[in-house]
Amino acid sequence: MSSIPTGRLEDTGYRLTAPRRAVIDALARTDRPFTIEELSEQLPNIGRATVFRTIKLLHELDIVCRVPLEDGRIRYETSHSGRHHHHLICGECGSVTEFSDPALDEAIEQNASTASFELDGHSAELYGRCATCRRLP
Amino acid sequence: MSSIPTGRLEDTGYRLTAPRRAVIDALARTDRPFTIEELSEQLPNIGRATVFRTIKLLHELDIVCRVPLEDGRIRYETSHSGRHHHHLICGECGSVTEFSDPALDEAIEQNASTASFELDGHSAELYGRCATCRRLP
DNA sequence: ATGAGTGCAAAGACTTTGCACTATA
DNA sequence: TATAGTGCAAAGTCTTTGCACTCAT
Repeated sequence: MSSIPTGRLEDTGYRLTAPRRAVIDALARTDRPFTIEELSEQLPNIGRATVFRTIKLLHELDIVCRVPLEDGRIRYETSHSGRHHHHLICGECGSVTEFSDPALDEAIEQNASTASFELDGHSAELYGRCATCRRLP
Repeated sequence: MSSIPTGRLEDTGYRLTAPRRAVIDALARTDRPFTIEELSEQLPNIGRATVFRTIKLLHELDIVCRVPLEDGRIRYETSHSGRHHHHLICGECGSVTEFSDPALDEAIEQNASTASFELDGHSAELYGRCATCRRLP
């Protein structure tokens, strides 16, 4: 549960409207990557187009980031202020668990450096079966 | 440039038709993740639906795998026979370079293990600017 | 020959856009 | 109040499906 920097909207000259606040509140309640579909379901009073537009805006402001998961559906997630984290995605129950690991980040930076690649960001997704699903066959 | 195991199609009871062969040949010529769009452009004589159907089939047979890149467009890539590899994606020129690193895989496996997660696969994508683009500002 | 596979076009799903209306700054 | 933002519905994209025809086996 992270707080969303609503101030950043106003700072950049955008208006903090009721629909935008509603979207942001919904984001604050979610701690895993979501699809527009899922988000929109939680906001029945807000037009779908507005949800799309708001997420697009928040993405441009780096308040949310795109998370490319294996199923090909576009997902977003609130940015955790530069803190990289990765995902364990269960193919059985669909749960998405975050984790972060300095060793993993280190390995990634090492590879970028070796390739003379200037790293802006990275993503790592692990697919498989979560602990819970493995216990319930 | 990898050879595509066309035999796997026949072994599984699927027919090796001219369109499928054409798709497979096109894949063999590509060594980076591609969209259906890109693939279809190279195969003007083959119906778009067939390209979709063929890629879907090849995906099911694990001959191609889905590569989730940051722009949200679905991409595929020929599977390199279980060999995990990752991508350096240049946001400037769009180039996608593969690399593999046992240390990175090791770190990933370690995390899965810690979480009692049964790992089926993983992906790691690095975004930034490639060496070439950095030299040409 | 015979049923899997194909192409086309129509249908679906998902996302963006146009426009008149509303409400923030 | 002046203009960014909204909702709705229409228009785009991208992908899948239905169906009659074709072609590997």
